[in-house]
Amino acid sequence: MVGAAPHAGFWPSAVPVAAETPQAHGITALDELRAHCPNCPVRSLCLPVDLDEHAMGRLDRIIQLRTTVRRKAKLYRPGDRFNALYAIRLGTFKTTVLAEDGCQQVTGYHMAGEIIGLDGIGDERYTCEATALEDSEVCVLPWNEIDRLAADMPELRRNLYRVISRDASREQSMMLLLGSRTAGERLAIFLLNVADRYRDRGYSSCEFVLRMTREEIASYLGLKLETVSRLFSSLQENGLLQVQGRAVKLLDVPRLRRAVSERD
Amino acid sequence: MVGAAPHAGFWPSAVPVAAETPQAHGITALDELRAHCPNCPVRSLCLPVDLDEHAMGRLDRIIQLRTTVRRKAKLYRPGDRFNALYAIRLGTFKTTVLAEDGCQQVTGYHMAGEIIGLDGIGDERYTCEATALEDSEVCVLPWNEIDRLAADMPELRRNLYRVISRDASREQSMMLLLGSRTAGERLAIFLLNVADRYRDRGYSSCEFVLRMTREEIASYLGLKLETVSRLFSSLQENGLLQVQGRAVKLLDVPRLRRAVSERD
DNA sequence: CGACTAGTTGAGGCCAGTCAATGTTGGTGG
DNA sequence: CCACCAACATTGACTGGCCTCAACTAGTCG
Repeated sequence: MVGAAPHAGFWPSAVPVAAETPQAHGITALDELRAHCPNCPVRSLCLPVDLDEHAMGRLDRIIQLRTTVRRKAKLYRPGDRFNALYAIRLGTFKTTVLAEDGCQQVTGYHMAGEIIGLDGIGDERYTCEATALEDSEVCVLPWNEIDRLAADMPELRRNLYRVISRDASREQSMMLLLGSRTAGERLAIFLLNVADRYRDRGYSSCEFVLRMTREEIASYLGLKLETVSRLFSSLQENGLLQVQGRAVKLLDVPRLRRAVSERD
Repeated sequence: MVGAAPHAGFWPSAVPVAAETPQAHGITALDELRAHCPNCPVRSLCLPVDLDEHAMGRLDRIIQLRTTVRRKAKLYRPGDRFNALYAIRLGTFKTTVLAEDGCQQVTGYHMAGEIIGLDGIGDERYTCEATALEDSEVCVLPWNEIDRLAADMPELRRNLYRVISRDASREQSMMLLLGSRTAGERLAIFLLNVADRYRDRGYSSCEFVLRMTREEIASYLGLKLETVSRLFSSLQENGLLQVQGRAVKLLDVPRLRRAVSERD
């Protein structure tokens, strides 16, 4: 039941949305031979964290599908039936919602090792849209199997809770940001946050390439793109960082941190 | 094990924080005789929703404690060990976090039938502070028992997921609000939201008493209290509502809705 | 090449914040 | 009961940060 033709069960969900191409949202299915949890580079950031060998094996076995998602392709859209979480193996995603006035607002910036799709859990439908910002790879975690597995694996359950609530607390700090910070503080906090996440993944924490346009960053931070552009320029003038399009090099992290915390 | 002295297991958590009085944060324990899920007025909004008789009985049995929380008393504080969720039976709570600059920001306004304490799930510690805005009553849902029960009750699990993710999506729409709405729109949306929730609870949806001060409302909406005050006055001048301190009467809901949606 | 997308920079206006004075409400104690 | 006080709320005048509109540059792709 799990062994043969495993892709059929949960994958079609995405297909009906794709109007023109047979491949939903530009996603390409891969053979399942390669990547597995035990040797995954972002294992320590993902669902398997702290699971013992046996538990990780059980989890790994229900992940039948690892797929690539090309830049600009959508992993899921609002209204799509929820039947899987996605673990980002490689690459970057943004999540967006569209306000009733029709314009998309960016609600999240997600890097390798993070789980997305959590917004679908509540109503069995996704509420966000997840779009790859570069060519990426995700593991598909079929929800009903995850849920079944979680029923008799307390450790997995705990990890699930943690993932879900980490997501919630991220949104909460975002609320704080949007509610009480100036434009400059918002950008600084964003950059420091991204830097930290690169560090967690073993990359340089002060030199990286942002995968979002100025407009997307602005939307994420509740600003306008011109403001973000100006801020980058002014931070550069002040010697806090060096910026070349989307490539950013933080030159003075301590001063950036102070710029964030020392007011009031 | 569950029958005798059931309060001892999870309750002390709140006590150590109370510096002076033996009663933590001003909370008074009640006898457990009265209220039970099956006859709870907010059952249909709470965890038991859609559970059959047997399931509700099992859930009800682990709720050993219903307590009153007096106005201004805190149900939990950031850093308190997480070991229970709280279902609001009666009354209103706000949740706040304190930004590193020391000032509290209101992150939630919670009414009867809602579950609070979810922010503690992830790290086994609460991250918010929950304060009663009027004398209130809550049911204490000991987390490890809830979790154990959820393990073999798929329906309860689904309800839990729903509650958690409803919380997350509330925060997400809050992000949207803070990121892209004018002050007037924010207040209108807030009022309409509160009105809807009163309706859900069987109360008048256009005449109610807000339990927050202008300052708390402002903090919640990412504004300043003077702005909120001015907005109330101007909405009143325009005949959209009538306001007397915290008592609000919505006079023209359709126009309020239009004020929110018709821009852009 | 032209068309398009992404980014930068400038000038001006407005919304909401800031500072400050005054009014209102509710609780407490004489 | 009233006087008093503190907390809450309202209103005004002013300011400044961010948005708006607009022009211009740089890079990419057909």
